[in-house]
Amino acid sequence: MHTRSEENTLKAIFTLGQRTGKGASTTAIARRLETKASSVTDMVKRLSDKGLVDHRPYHGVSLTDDGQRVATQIIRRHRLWETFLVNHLNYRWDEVHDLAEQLEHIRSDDLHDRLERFMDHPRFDPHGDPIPDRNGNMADVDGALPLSKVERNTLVHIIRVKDSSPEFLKLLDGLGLRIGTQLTVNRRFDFDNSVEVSSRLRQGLLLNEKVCANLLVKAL
Amino acid sequence: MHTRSEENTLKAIFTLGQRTGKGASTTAIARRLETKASSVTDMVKRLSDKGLVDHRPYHGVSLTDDGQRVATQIIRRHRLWETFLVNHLNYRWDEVHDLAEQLEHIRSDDLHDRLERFMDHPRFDPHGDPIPDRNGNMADVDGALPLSKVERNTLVHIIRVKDSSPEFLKLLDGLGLRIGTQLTVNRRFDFDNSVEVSSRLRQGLLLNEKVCANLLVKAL
DNA sequence: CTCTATTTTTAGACTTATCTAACTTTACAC
DNA sequence: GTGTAAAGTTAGATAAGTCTAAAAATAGAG
Repeated sequence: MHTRSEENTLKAIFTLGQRTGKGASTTAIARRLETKASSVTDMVKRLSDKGLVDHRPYHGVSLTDDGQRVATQIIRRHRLWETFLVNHLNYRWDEVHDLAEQLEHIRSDDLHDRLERFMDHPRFDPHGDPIPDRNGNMADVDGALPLSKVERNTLVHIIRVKDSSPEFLKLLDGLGLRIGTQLTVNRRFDFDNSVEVSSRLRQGLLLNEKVCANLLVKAL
Repeated sequence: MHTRSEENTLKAIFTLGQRTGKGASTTAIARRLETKASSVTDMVKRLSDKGLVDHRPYHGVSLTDDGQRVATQIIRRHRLWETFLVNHLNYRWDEVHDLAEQLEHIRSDDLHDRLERFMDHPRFDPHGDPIPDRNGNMADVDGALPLSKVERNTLVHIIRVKDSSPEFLKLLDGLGLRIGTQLTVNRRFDFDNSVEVSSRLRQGLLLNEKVCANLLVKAL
């Protein structure tokens, strides 16, 4: 079994690896875990001794197959709990992260399998992130692209948010945007890469580059 | 906020206090927490510094009002989770203790209030133990008495088990006894204080003293 | 009232997880 | 190519929580 800190570090390495496609840097992990680089070095050493990560000193950390398995399991648990909190306890999608961060460390595979079953095997969490099954496999979302890449007059719907911070999610709530919302790109402004979209609820909504980059959509 | 160890110690002191009516001894706490007396002494010192317990060295520990509040809150959480696990995730009543023991430490009052609401404010957990509400108040069970005190030919039903160990619960399952089961005492044997009862399912069931003492029943 | 077994506490050690401060390595600007 | 800023590691300290072993206090038997 692994400690909470070990699990959190593995998860951070996994997420950073997904984003960059290669090993995670010590400082990047430290920033994500809100801790110090020296603490990360220590932690990485422990994980390396356990065979969960490969560490090339000064050059980054990556997960071994074992580490990948553990990280995926924690992500599975996190997303299952987020789904439970939103769908059954009526939390908003911007409120669930910290609670799921606690619940994901409950030591029991069986509990999480039952939770999944109770919810009838959801494939995506409230942010549109795919939920790995008990073997670590998850639905891959082909045809997904950031709103910033969508051409004019294409009808799309929002399937996932890349940033799950409360700040971003509250912004989206304020704009009436959520998973499933249908959008058409009216105009694209090369000046600042902002985009004007229309949804059923609102016409002529101006979205800046950062917002567009974090909204994953799919053609309808 | 309190650590997991602190919360567990408070809970142990609470339960022992309920049973004996006075302060808990160091060894009793240690036995319950499966730890050493010296560790308990350390822990008690920390709790005393926080104002959660009164400690008269060599003479036992009792909870302050603050300590009582915290202990009751943890028990509330424990019983809510046990109820959830049995009623919604289809666990058996002998399987849920250890999981609830983990879940009860999730830091959020709101989560537990919502869980309670989701389950429509259950008043008793799967073992018949009353669930404290958010203010620490719980249903008191008047008219409850151990089966060992019931007179001949009285119709009663099981409302609570005093021992929630998997061993005892599995024994009850084997005898077809559970919360709600209706029983009549046919005969009482002074020799060993055993009792012969009948339920709908089974006639002439012989229950020993220890079993009877741990079955709380109520007249119908 | 005193002796001794039991209970409780104290002292000192170890582990995990964290930090700061100092040192080392890397990378790139020139 | 080399020097320096940034990134990374090491060393040493601290706190929580646990343990074992030894010392101290209590209570019950006689």
